[in-house]
Amino acid sequence: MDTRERLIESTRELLWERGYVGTSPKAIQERSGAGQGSMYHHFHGKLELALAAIGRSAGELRDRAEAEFAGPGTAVERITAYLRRERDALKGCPVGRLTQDPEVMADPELRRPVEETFAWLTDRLAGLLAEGRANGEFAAGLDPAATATALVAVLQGGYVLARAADSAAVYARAVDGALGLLTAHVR
Amino acid sequence: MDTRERLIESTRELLWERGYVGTSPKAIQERSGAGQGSMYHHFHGKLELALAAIGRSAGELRDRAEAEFAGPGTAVERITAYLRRERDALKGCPVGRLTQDPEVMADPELRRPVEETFAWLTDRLAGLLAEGRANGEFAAGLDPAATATALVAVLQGGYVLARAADSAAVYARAVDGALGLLTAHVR
DNA sequence: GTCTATACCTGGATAGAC
DNA sequence: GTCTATCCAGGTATAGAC
Repeated sequence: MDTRERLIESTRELLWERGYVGTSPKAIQERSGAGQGSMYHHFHGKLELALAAIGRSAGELRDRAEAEFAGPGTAVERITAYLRRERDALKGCPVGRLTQDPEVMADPELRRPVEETFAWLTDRLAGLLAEGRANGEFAAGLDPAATATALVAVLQGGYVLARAADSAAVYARAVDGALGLLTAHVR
Repeated sequence: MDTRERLIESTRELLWERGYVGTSPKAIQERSGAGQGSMYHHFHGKLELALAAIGRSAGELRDRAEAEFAGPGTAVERITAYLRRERDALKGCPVGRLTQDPEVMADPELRRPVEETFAWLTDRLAGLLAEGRANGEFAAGLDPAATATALVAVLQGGYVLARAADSAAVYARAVDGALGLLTAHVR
């Protein structure tokens, strides 16, 4: 891994663990093993580094979700697979986390990938729910857009609760609860 | 409001908006109108101030929730009232927000109120769900603990999505989706 | 490309005068 | 109780040598 790459990866990790306000250029240098001059040679500063790191996290979230959504099985099966996918619940979501960062939210460039990622994810899930409803997998009364939003919220909130309780099991319980409610809609 | 009180309130607001790592003593002084010496006269430092502020936010969350839970109506009605209660979705949850703060999570004293608040809230909701199930309001297959965790997660995740989209409507949509699923369990 | 030196500001606090 | 002075570390960069 070259220096530029290590800088981006280190920034990604630090943004995940500490957010933008909690991450200093010095910490990035230490974690990546790059020197001061080296870091500022490759990037103009903390903001540009964060832009690269956030873009990468957003892309990865999307790719991993799409891998489940595009897999085999019925709509219910693919949604369940996505919700139950292994996750490091205590680390939280590298993208959702950024919504709590005042400086990320205040900067349109940093904010955009966060906004787009959740818009895409919710829409994609809503499409699957609509597909399942059309197939007769779900009851006709199911609202795809609202349900998709609730499901994504369960994941994001599950991370919050898992961290609050310091227990990955709480995340799993939130998912169980959501799937329990959802499958009441399965015909 | 006396100086001590203004200091706590200002800290509460800043922790809500910017988290612990994003809040400086200077910012607290500016917002409260208290001077340096005055702040350090009333509190030993940022940590003690945060402790007072977090305790207050946690207590308030609990009191406001209990007001809905202890109100009139069936279990379903009280749960619905709680979920639909007016909230400033874009500001997020003053307690849940702290789970994203590395320094809050690293300090047992700062962490405890966060942990206890969500444990209490989830338990309280699970009790209502169990009560409703016993009354025949919900289907016998409903799992109170998992469902309660999912409902709290929808709220916490709803804040995340609302901030990501910069739209309070997204929060409302998540709640709608959750209630839509829940009421499929209503007999 | 990477290093070291330098700069200026803020974070977080203590000391002592009033 | 509140004010001002002072302190040292760290945040965030720029400049220029190698």
